[in-house]
Amino acid sequence: MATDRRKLIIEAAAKSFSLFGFKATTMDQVAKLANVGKGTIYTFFKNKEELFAEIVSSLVNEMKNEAEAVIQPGLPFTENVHRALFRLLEFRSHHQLMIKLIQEEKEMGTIAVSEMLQHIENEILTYIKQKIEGASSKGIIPKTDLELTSFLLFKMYIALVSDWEKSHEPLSSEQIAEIIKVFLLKGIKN
Amino acid sequence: MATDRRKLIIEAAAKSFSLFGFKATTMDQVAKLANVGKGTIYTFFKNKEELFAEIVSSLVNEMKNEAEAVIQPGLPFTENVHRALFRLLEFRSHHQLMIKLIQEEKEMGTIAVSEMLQHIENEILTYIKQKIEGASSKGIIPKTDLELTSFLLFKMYIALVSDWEKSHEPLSSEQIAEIIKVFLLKGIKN
DNA sequence: AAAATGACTAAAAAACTAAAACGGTCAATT
DNA sequence: AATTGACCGTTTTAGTTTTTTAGTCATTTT
Repeated sequence: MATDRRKLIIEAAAKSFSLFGFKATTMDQVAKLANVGKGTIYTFFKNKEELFAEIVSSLVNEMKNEAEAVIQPGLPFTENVHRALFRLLEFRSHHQLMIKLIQEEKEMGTIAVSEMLQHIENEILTYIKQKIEGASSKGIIPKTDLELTSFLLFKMYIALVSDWEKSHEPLSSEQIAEIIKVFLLKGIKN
Repeated sequence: MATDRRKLIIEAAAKSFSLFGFKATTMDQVAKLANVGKGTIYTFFKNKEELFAEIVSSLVNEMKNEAEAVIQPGLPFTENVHRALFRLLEFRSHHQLMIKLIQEEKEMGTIAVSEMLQHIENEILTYIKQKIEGASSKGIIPKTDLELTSFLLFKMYIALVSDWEKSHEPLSSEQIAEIIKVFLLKGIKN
């Protein structure tokens, strides 16, 4: 009971959004799940969308942490880029909330969800851009167009991790690393 | 009046599908547009879907012709791959019927339309695969996984031609050729 | 006789409506 | 000062009726 009510609400909302998506989650339900009066939610969050934004923000942080955790300073830059990107896309296709949101966008076209997915994509792109920029300034890769490079890398990974398996056997992390090495990084490196 | 009724029907259907999409096109409307009794349509086509399939089949042929027309035997293989792919994707984002079908899939999720778009994508992929296979057997590029190579090339072009311009200035054919040369073809060639 | 037709039908979609559920508020309660 | 849930205007849903549609086929036209 002494637990922070804000935390309770966030946990309840995260669970509900993951289970039922944005539209099918009601504020009454979140209140009941959090053992909190509905009005209390509105002392912490302006409205449903802002509560949703909070949950998605945590999700993005979680993704960034996962990506950071997999980077090892000793390894070559290209290997680390692969590890981080693969982890991000793996997260994207395994995490409950992500799966639900992607499904909700496809099946119901909920606008708030589309916007959030777009936001998440932008966050990932910015993250990649930063990583590449860091290496770029150390002279490891040439200053090609950063925006374009990260965009292409991201699209490539989406294609290899998510799109490919819609009509073929999934590719392992090692296979994808090899493919990227053969196709893409030859172009970036030196 | 002496004109072939089958041709009249196809022209009317093509116009109507392009203007209103699959669902919003009615057989009565096609009949009226073709100056033909509705029953006559059914002497040439089993049902609405088969009429749709006929129109899409023409579209695919048209696309292949456009791609072929742009290939010049004297040019290097990679240049021709670029010309063909760019033309195909350009067609995809400028042709009336294509635009309408992509819109209808996104906004209404019409199943018949999704299936047709998938079919068109497969046709393009097969076309690319054939082109690359031809060059591959002549020893110009190594026998990497054909399926994967054509898949990646296609995804790359979709990303550069269609996705990029959703949040940036569109890229010209020359820019895309340069990007593909720098990033991808260094990996394929030799 | 063969080809073309449009009135017809069963099935699907759209329009309508009443009832339920929803997000958000705020006077009452703790 | 913090929390609450009954309450309100609006939106969604579920159930029903009406309209539209794909496809057929007896009749008409060539």
